[in-house]
Amino acid sequence: MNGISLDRAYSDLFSPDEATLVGRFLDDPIPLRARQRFVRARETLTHSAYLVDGFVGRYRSDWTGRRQFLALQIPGDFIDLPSYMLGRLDHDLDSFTAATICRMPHEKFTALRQAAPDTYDKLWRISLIDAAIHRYWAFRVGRLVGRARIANLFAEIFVRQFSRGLCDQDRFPLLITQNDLAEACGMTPVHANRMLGELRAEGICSLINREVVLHDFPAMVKTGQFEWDYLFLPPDIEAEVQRLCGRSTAPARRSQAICRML
Amino acid sequence: MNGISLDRAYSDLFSPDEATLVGRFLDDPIPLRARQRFVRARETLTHSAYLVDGFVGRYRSDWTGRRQFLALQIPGDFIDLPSYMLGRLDHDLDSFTAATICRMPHEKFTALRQAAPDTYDKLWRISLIDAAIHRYWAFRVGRLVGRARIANLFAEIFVRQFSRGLCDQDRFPLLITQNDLAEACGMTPVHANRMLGELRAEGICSLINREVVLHDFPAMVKTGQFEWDYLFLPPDIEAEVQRLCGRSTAPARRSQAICRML
DNA sequence: CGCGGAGTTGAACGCATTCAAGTCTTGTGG
DNA sequence: CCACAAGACTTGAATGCGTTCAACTCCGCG
Repeated sequence: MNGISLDRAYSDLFSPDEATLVGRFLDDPIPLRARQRFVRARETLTHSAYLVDGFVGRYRSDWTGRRQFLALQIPGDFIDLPSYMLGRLDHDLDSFTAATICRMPHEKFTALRQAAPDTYDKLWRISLIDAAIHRYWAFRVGRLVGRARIANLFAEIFVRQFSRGLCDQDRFPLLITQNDLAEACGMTPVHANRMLGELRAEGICSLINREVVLHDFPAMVKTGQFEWDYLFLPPDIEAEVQRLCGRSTAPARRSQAICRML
Repeated sequence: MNGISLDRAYSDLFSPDEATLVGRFLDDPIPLRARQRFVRARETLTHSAYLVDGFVGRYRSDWTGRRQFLALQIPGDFIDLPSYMLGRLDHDLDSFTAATICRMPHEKFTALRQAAPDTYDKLWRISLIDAAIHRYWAFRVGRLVGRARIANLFAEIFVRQFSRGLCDQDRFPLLITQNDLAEACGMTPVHANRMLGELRAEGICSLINREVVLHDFPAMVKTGQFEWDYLFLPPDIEAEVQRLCGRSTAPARRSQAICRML
């Protein structure tokens, strides 16, 4: 769609040769309609998937049917690695918008392990970062108040997209509704709407036409108490994000060398 | 301490030979004092760790210093796999009680990969289940109300210990304070105390002397809207838990075959 | 005996929910 | 082009769950 390819999305992790190698194991792209449930919890799975384009969400529902949105996947994410080892997922995967995925049959993982164990291991690394994002999600909904949850989530989604070159530094696409946002932040749609109003009134950001415009990113980072160490960014992106945060009062930290191949 | 060893804790995953092999890569046991921070966020790490005995918690703090408790590790957990791939953690690890860990130098992972790639891969599997537990943690604090959060967390901690043979079916050790419990559930200690009172009054459970006595486990499962598919239990334990849930109204599900070696 | 940590209880406050009634957008078909 | 419907967004007012602050009890321990 927009030129996203494996080597671009994971240029910080995979060398061009590795990206080509992994790409060879992916099946042809499959288009998804908007609002399509394409992986159901507990269903036996034989393929994992790589998200080429569009936004996808992970969900778990309570017994009254109300959903908690557990993770947001953006283009370039491997969205189904757990099924390789576990054979099924414990949650549903829905597309928000029209999207494109490439599936990877589980047998091909074995082939990849054979051909390039180090490259194969990087898939483990990817799932460990996913786990860190999940933990941070629990921190966000467990510890922060309404306005901070939204600011914090926005900051994460911005940084993740920015680090892949999916957006400029002053705005980013957020292809979900306020209702989805509320389910992500563990609050009601009404309250999410009010908190968005506050963020707008405070001159921090505005959500217009499925896009968040960042009027004051440092203020967003501060309001959301956002830190990004859990994203394990490559050092150059880390420095870039640090620069964008400007006058934020985040605790000082040392950047940690990360395996970067390009 | 109480005879927990690698082969017992992971008997559903590792064969005796595999358990012996992994055990050979572990260093000698290290004792931890109660309330000791033994891994600090962002610190460079050269070892992972295996929890032999005691309870350990993962934490992340907001900028005012209030903590969110992100995960509870019980004996038999590998508590530090992410550091092998990522070189550091994004959160703190604290012991609750006196505890015992065995460290495993990162170099030995490479040796294990060399010696037994399939066994090595099971460590990836373990971290994927950890990730599922993290996602469910977000569901719990994001979607459930106070009393349900506590009942749900209790149910998880019970099932995880029960599946390792760490407790009987009518009670389980919970070596944390009400303050810790509140930090786990994203609520104040005062409120956690009141919710515990309600659970006791309803005849569901009581927390006495660092032990939860289960008066009515099916009612706990129902109140907490607990499901256990995300724990990826071996089929025999799965059936056992299903039996204990008795008259719970959990949605019906098919059990899924899981790699079991013993 | 006194100390400190853990647990318990009461009362006032406030953030977030709930329910309801609107407005604004967007896509569709006449 | 307009009419209409459906979904998304917005706003108000009442309610309630959970917080906050405070005081007090209980228990183990030196």
